[in-house]
Amino acid sequence: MYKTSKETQERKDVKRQFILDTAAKVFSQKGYHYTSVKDIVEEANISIGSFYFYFKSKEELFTELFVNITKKFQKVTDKVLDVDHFSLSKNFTRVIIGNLWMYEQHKELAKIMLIEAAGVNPTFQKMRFDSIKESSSTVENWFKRFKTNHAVNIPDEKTAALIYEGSFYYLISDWLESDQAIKLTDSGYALCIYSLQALKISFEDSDIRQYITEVLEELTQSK
Amino acid sequence: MYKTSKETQERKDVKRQFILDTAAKVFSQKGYHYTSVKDIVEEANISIGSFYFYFKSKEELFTELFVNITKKFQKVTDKVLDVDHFSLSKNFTRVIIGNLWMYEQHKELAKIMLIEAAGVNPTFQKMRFDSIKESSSTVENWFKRFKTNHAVNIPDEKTAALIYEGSFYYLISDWLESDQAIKLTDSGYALCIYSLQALKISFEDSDIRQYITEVLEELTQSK
Amino acid sequence: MYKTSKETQERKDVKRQFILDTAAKVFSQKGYHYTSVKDIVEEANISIGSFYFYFKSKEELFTELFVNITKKFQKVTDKVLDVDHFSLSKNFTRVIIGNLWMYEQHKELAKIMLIEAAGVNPTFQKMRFDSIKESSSTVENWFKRFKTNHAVNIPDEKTAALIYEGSFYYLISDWLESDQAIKLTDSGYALCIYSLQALKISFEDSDIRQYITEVLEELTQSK
Amino acid sequence: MYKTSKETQERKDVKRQFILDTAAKVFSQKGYHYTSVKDIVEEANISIGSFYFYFKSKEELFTELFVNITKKFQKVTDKVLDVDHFSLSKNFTRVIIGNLWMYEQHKELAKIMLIEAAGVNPTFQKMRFDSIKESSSTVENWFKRFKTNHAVNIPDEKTAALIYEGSFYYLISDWLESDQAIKLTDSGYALCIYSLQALKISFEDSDIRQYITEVLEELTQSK
DNA sequence: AATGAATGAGACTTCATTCAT
DNA sequence: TATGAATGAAGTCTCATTCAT
Repeated sequence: MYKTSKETQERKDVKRQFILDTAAKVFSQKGYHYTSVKDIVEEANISIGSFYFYFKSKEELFTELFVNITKKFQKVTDKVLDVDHFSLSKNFTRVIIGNLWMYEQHKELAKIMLIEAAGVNPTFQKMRFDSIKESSSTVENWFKRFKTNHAVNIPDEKTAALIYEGSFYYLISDWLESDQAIKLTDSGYALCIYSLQALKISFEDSDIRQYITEVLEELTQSK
Repeated sequence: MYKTSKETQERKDVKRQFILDTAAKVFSQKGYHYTSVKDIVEEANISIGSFYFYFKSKEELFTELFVNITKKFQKVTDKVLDVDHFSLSKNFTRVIIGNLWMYEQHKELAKIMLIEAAGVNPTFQKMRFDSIKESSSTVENWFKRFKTNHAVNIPDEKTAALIYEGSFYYLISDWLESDQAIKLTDSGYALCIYSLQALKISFEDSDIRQYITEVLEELTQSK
Repeated sequence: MYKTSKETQERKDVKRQFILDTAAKVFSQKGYHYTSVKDIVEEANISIGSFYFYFKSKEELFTELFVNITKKFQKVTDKVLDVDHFSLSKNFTRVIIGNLWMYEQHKELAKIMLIEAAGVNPTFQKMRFDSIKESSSTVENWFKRFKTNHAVNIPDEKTAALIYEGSFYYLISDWLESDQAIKLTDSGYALCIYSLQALKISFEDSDIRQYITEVLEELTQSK
Repeated sequence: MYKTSKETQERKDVKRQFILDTAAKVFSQKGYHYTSVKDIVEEANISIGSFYFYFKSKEELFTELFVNITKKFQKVTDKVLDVDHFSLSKNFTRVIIGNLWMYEQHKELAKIMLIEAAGVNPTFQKMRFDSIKESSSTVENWFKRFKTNHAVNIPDEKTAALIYEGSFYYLISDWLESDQAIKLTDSGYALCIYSLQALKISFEDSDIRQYITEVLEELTQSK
């Protein structure tokens, strides 16, 4: 049982993760269809055989990458929500900034999630869209809860949720495209204002700025 | 001789356009990477040789398709803007509805423009994004003009323009994905409200509804 | 329709057949699993692309080869049977010699049919065996017909048919293995005697020799 | 120290044999080319490393398997030959039934010997055929001895031997292919009759049946 | 003796593009 | 102009074998 030891398993896990990370990098640079398995293994300095020892296929690896990213983003939303001292504007701000911060931390993965996943293949387009719908439906429920207690102005929650989700899309795309190291979170304030006003949630400018500072600090420390 | 060559040229143009249309259909069904040139020529009932007589390559054809679509969408915006009787809420509504109506008219092209173009290749991603930036910069200038005259609340016009553009994205994606013949323009009202509120443009609900009815009528007749 | 002409189609047929023949040669030399598509195209001096233009896959080509051979052998049996002047010993002799002659004419195909087809894959083993069973059942019916009219001694026709079919197998295998240009039909006389005696069909040696001479002459001329 | 090493050696032998047996099972189920070394080691619950400790290569293992089987079959022929009370029909019957019984006892090995070995590769085909020739030459000598003393009708002993050997082939192949637990030895009587008549060896039906019963009893007990 | 991660040659196949007719 | 046979680079993946532990 030499090779079944815990140590060996750990080394395997590390290598597997390393391949995933390398693949993410290459995918985000060249695009899924223009990235060959050869490209990945050369970047990772491993053999083709090793690649297929750890992953069943190129598509399976990509799927795993995508699922991982999606999960990571869901976790951040859960984490930043301040359910104890509930305030609409505060929570909105925290979630928006939380999301932008995540994109900033995982630029490569973000590119895969937002851009690449769209063009992989029809099966994948569905998968991608299911994940969007899921997070959208969370937002939808959120909106519905608001409506009962506050003066939020939303004719149709489902539509509003999709609009809200979409409003991130080009902002992040723009940031992904630009090579300069702009801070995505800098756009956060504008996105918060836009969204809060759209939903007619009352807020004080200074509070929003305060919330942003707070949550960014929390996130940076927790890293 | 002149006439003959002109007729010949016309016949060529028609065939060329037919190939473009057929390709659009196939691309939107199977995705760029899963559409082979053979697929296109079979659907169009022409030979591979013909294809390459009219187009230099598969990618060139796709580029042309993309440029055409983009132009078409820009035209509609220009067309619906009512510059004579300027009203912020009216023009906003007209442009939003005009855009949604266009997507509805060209579902296939929309899929190519929004989904496929993203995954083709990095070069193409840039191209796609340039087009987004262009229309975004139009919106940006619009916002700037508003600001000087109205009580619009926008901290940063460029960012706001991107947010505004993005807010269409998932709404349309959702519609593209769903097979049911939902009317995309039905979501138009919600999108108008969301955007107008986000920008703190004052409006009357009944007016918006009126504007929508008007512009849809105009567009349907102009078809 | 330049290329859809009859002439072009003919050239295609010839090329297709040429690939089949070349493949048969290579398969019979190196065995199915040790023959790569590359081996075949190199021997045939064509490109890989051409191979796949004419055949869907290596396996499909092999199947076609196998089906062709099987058909050819069935035809010879039908051809040599003398139904007008029916004589048990004569027909037996004619069929046996006809078969041996066929193997002699198609040494490569014979190797594929008898040896290679066995090891290709389970699906193929079934296919191969179905063909054996079919020709065996023809023999079986033959035996049953004999029994009603003659003093043939067969306890079980199905078993006897299989035994009869098998009795060719190593004789031909031996001939396939030996590089010397031995005449397979030389063993024909012995095989006839063996089979006729086994079935207790009465015959005169000199007649058998005469039948053999006759049928070989016929076959050689019909070539 | 002596005893320990002897015990160790024994343990090694047992494991080696176990791998051989497992491999035989897998080969006969999936065919040589569709059986990977991984398949074998998984079925045997050993590591790939172990496999290569005991065998130099997949082909070498198969060769050993084949040689073993061949030897086993030869032994049975020697065993059942009743040289003391020599009778042509008796010995023929005993050998035929002995062989069929062996196939019945070792269905897996039989499949390898008769079917798989043919398709492995050309080198192997030669090997396989050498073994056939060897047993065929034994029969050939047998026939020659008969001829001097009996009224056996054989024009050419070598050919006759091959025919005789072949006559088993499809009978056994048929049995291998059919999943039903038919008794192969049931066909034995028919094969005896066919062969004896073919060689014009005189016999009594009742004697043959008696010989069959006898030898089967012997073999069953000796198991 | 045993383990199984690692290797990489090579297999099959696809498909954008060319070019002779 | 039109045709489609021909090309071959490149892609994905398998698997027998090795070797450090």
